[in-house]
Formats: sequence, structure tokens, C-alpha cells
Amino acid sequence: MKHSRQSKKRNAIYDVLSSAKSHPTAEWIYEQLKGDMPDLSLGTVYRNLVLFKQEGLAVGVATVNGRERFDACTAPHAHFICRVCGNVIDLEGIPMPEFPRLDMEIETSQVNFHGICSECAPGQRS
Amino acid sequence: MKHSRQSKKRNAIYDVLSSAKSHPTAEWIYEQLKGDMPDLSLGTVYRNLVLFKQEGLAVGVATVNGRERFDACTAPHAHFICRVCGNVIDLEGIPMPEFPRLDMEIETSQVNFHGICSECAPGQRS
DNA sequence: ATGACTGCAAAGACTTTGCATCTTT
DNA sequence: AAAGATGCAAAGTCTTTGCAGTCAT
Repeated sequence: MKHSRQSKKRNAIYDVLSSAKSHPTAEWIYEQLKGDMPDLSLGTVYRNLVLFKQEGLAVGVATVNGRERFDACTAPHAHFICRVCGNVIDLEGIPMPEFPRLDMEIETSQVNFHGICSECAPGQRS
Repeated sequence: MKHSRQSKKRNAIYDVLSSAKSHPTAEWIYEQLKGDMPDLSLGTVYRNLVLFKQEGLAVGVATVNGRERFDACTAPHAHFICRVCGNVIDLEGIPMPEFPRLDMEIETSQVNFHGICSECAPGQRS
């Protein structure tokens, strides 16, 4: 089993992810960093996101319009996903279901509500 | 607004989807029908799945390894998703959370447990 | 030094779409 | 006939990967 190292890029990617409240895509993380690190490549962002998931530093909370959305907050919590703008919003105070006793080995749980956010709701934006 | 018609292919696609217990991918549905309908095209399956979702006849329950998984059972219910084989399994008797009162308009909810199914458990990987 | 990390670009995988033709209404 | 549905293949997106060079330990 290989041991992962520190690197400037890796740390920067994690910092952007963990300080984002947007449950970003790989591309979004890349865009945030590109200014400071012109030689960063999108492939590196993807590779590190895979690594973070393997190491338990991040999770994929949903796939919205074909793009995976990541979260460095791995504590299980519910999300709201707007089907119009695609925003993924943390919901506080929603109790997560207990893990039922099953033949399967449950590792994580996911609770997502889908709908239209207040910005996108009809009649809200004059 | 356009009115959708009946067609042999459309009905067949829906029949396969609604009688499947596997929460199939578009490709899987296509494979099931290809024998009987050699001229069916994968694009048609995709187009109809989009339509079914718009009409509320189907939902996408999850995206597993980059492939969307569909379900004609639109009543909200929980799923278990195996991270090894990718199978999506209906869970009975898991209470779905109530829709919280939010600024957002909630339309549907989704509860997914992730882990390793009993078939894949012996040969775990990390 | 060794093995991990990265940029770059190509390849892969899944899904959507344009256009001509066939079907349904 | 009009409007929708389909086949086919090309195009579009998102993601992964091979390789050679670079960096961390």
C-alpha cells in the first residue's frame, strides 16, 4: 500500500475544497486555483479528489447534471439540491436515519432533498 | 407544450424499466431490448428516459460510477448502493424523512446508504 | 535514490444532438 | 398532412490515464 505525500498542489486543492461552501465540482476547484497556480492541471485536481475520497478526507455528496459534487465535511448531513441552478445547500438540523441492520455493510448514508431553491422559484425574481 | 405519443419502442422501454428490479442504466435497458428490436438505438433509450423523468414516470435514483440509475417506482424509498459491484438495492421499511420547512421548494427526497453488499463483502478491497 | 506527484494531451465513458426518415395522430 | 419519434453517427461533457519530467522523503 502506497503512502501519500504532501505537496503544494495537493494541500491547495484540499484547502479550496474544505473552505468552499458550494460543494464544488473538480472544475470549480481548478478555476479557483488557476490564478495562483497557472501550471495546475485539471487532471491533478481529479487525481487528488479520488485520493481524498479514498483517504476519507472528502466525499462525493451528489452528481448534479453529470458533475460530481464534493464535500470535505464528511460528517453525514442532509443536502438540498436545486434542479434549476444546480446549487447544493447544506441543511442543518435534519436528523440522519440510523443505519438499519442489513446483510450489507453500510459505511455512509446520504440524504438529499431535490426541488427549486428560493432564487430560482417562479415569481421570486422580478 | 408538446404532446407525447405512444410508440412501440417507448412502451417497450418503459416496460423493461418498470419490471426491472435492478435500477438499471440506459445501456442495460438497451441490451434487454436489443434482441427483440435489433433496430433500437441507444439514443432512443436516453431520449425516452429524459421524457419519463419529465413526465414523472421515472426518477434517477443515483449515479453510480458515472452511470445514472433509473427507477420507475417513483414513490420515495431508501436504497443501498454497493461500492464494489455497483448494485442498487431497494430497502423496505426505512422511514423517509419528512420534508423540512425551508425557503426552498422541496419536490422529492432521496435516502441512500453506501457500503459493501453481502456478495462483495468477502473480498473487500480498499 | 526511490517512489510519488504533476502537466500535458490523448483516450475513455457516458450522454446528447442534428438530420433525414419513418410513425402516430 | 402535421408533429412527434427514431436510427445513425457525430459531437459534447466529464473524467481517467500514459508518459516523461519533477518533487518529496
